Amino acid sequence: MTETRPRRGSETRTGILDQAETAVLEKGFAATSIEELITAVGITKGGFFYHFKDKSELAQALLQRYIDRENELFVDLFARADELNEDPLHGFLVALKLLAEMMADLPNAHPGCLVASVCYQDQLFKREVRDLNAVGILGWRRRFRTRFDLIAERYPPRIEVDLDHLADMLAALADGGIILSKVTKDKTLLPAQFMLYRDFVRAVFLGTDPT
Amino acid sequence: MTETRPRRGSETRTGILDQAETAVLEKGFAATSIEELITAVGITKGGFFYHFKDKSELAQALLQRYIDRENELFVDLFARADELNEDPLHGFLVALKLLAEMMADLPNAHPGCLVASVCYQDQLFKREVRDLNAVGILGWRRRFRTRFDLIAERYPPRIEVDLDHLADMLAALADGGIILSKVTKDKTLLPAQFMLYRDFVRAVFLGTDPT
DNA sequence: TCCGAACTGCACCCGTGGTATAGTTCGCAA
DNA sequence: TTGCGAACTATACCACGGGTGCAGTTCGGA
Repeated sequence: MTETRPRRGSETRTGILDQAETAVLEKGFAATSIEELITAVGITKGGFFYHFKDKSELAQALLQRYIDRENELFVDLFARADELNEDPLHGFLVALKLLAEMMADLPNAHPGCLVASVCYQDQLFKREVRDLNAVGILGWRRRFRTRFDLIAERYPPRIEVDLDHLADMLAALADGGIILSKVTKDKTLLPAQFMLYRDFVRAVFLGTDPT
Repeated sequence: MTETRPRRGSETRTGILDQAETAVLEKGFAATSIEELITAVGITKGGFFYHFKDKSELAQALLQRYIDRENELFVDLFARADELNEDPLHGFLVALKLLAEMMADLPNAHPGCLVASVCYQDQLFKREVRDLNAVGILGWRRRFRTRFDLIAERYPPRIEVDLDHLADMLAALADGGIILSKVTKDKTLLPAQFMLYRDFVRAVFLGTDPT
């Protein structure tokens, strides 16, 4: 086993990333100093630059990790939901409910979206990082779009909507809802938006006629 | 006419604000240097600090101006829409369409939302600024909520939804849609979300039965 | 003529990102 | 047991730029 590069699992490295993530979500990337990170983690400057040749490399690693984690979370979520219900529509509705519940204890559960944070400081980053961000968003779309295709086969839409747009809507509501929650300090706001979206999806595929 | 304080309409002041707004939306507040602002506007450092005693005062003025403008825009929008249609629901639907059209040429029309930008760097600002931000959001809610109350009187909702949440949804979609648009560089995304929201509102108050 | 609004010009300090380099600890493999 | 390389520490240094303060200047209007 040749193990040349610094092991990605190094405790120090993840420690830096953890610290950086919370700091960036609070103050933004530019205002997050390397100094503050290393004192928090308990290392020296040399140690930092051993793991990241650049502040920009830190940004990239941060965003990559965030996107990967989010991915995992959704794969897991849908797996659980589909276990409970094999119908594609009702499985999705269950997943939305689970999602709303997970987000109930903001900001502990979700202190902010790094994608949004990067978006509002994108000129700080190289194209590489910005592209990574776009990939993250398009991943959401693809994931939900394929699900909607499945659903639409069984439940012909009662409202004529573009399914890509419907997929994007969930991402938009998530990002927007997080912002509203943070600004108003109202934890219930984000889950409420997910449940509203759920109502919409139900109306699209099942209509509003009496059950 | 006693004209003591620096005239708020001073060209220099608004010039600084204009420059700062675009810069902040691109790079964030911390990364926006005073130096870059004054060279762009063509003044010296002293000139800047004549208008703003502090960088933080600049932030406050920036956000205040942004919220005021947005307010004006919506008052105007609803006035126009209600001229075209006196029914509260259909007036609202018209307003949403107008809004979608206005946002069609992103990012020229709307390079970003300052409220969202501040949200993701809130630890940089004093409570005063953060509170200002919350007021901005709650303003949206109140505006749309009262409208929905009006609509609901005439059109009993076909889907049981909390009208405050329905009001918040528009703000969330706006902020979220802007983020998606910026990240994916797809101008059509934001207007599409507004139109989707419109479909939802219609379904809530009119149902999905054949027209 | 003179006052104050709206600046200019300049000097200052310190935090920060980044570089360099020499030395230290420690676990693992031969 | 040795030794090598990963993962650091310790220190020193630099250039830049952000934030601040203040004294002086321009200029239009009462």
